[in-house]
Amino acid sequence: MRLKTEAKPMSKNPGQDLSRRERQIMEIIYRLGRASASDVEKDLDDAPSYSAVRAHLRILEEKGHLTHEQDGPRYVFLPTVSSDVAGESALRGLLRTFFGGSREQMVAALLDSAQRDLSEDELDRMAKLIDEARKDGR
Amino acid sequence: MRLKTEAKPMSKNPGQDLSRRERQIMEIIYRLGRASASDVEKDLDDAPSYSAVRAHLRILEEKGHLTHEQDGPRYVFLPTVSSDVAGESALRGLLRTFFGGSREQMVAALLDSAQRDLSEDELDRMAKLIDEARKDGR
DNA sequence: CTCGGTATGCTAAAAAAATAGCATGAAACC
DNA sequence: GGTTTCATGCTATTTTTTTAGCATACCGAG
Repeated sequence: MRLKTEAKPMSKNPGQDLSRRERQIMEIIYRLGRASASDVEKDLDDAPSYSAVRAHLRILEEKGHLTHEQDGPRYVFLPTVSSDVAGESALRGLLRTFFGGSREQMVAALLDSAQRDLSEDELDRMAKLIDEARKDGR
Repeated sequence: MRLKTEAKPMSKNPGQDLSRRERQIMEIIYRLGRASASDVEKDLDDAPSYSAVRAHLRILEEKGHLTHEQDGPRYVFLPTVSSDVAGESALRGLLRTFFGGSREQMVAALLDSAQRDLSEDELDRMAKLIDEARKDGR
């Protein structure tokens, strides 16, 4: 019996110890929130065989990145680390790699890449967020 | 003669076609801006042999992600895609994967993860950025 | 000049990742 | 009840990645 999902302890920087496909699959699952093997397969542009996808899911679970629930006849996989936490962590990575640690520069890039599709409302809400951060700070 | 750096055309999503080590090395070079083989080796936590690092650099150049300049006796490698462009692209990726496309949510996470170390000034400047984006929009 | 350090070019091998195939079982369908 | 469908468990194989080793060239110190 080796179905016990013996999750190894995870590294501080999740995603660093993932192979190419594994990362690709984790992204899909984070984006979807939860997904079965066939969900993942459908979402993959260059999907290999169904078998291959399942193998990756199994390994990701062994590595402790995923867990699964039984949903009727099939498995539905979910991340073990919440989207929030993983997102923040990933954000910190980018911050360091591309923006020299400057959150300001990062926001600038974010706004810059948006331009066309940022509504007045959305900007308002962002401004409010920053304002609140300011209050919390002091 | 096969030293010609025959860069293949790159995919829209740079980083998607990189292996684990390759990604790791690209990150280092983006962070440093430019780096020699030994710079990269020093920066790697779990560095393999110097030879291995050089091999990766060569392959990354073949794939078109890096280029090199001769700096005295050694090669110095730089990304072919500017940090700005690559950063924006990576940001868009995270946006999609973890924040459901909501830039607002992303800024929230960014501020949240900052809390302790965000200065008043930095917040001011961010607010100004948003304000300017607002003006550009209309 | 010769030696030690550091670089590159090239080649080969070990390790990990990625893929595919087949047997089996349960539910849905006709 | 038979059969089609879709799922899993397990195993085998191919391909890619990752690593290391050695010969050679250059440069500056002793």
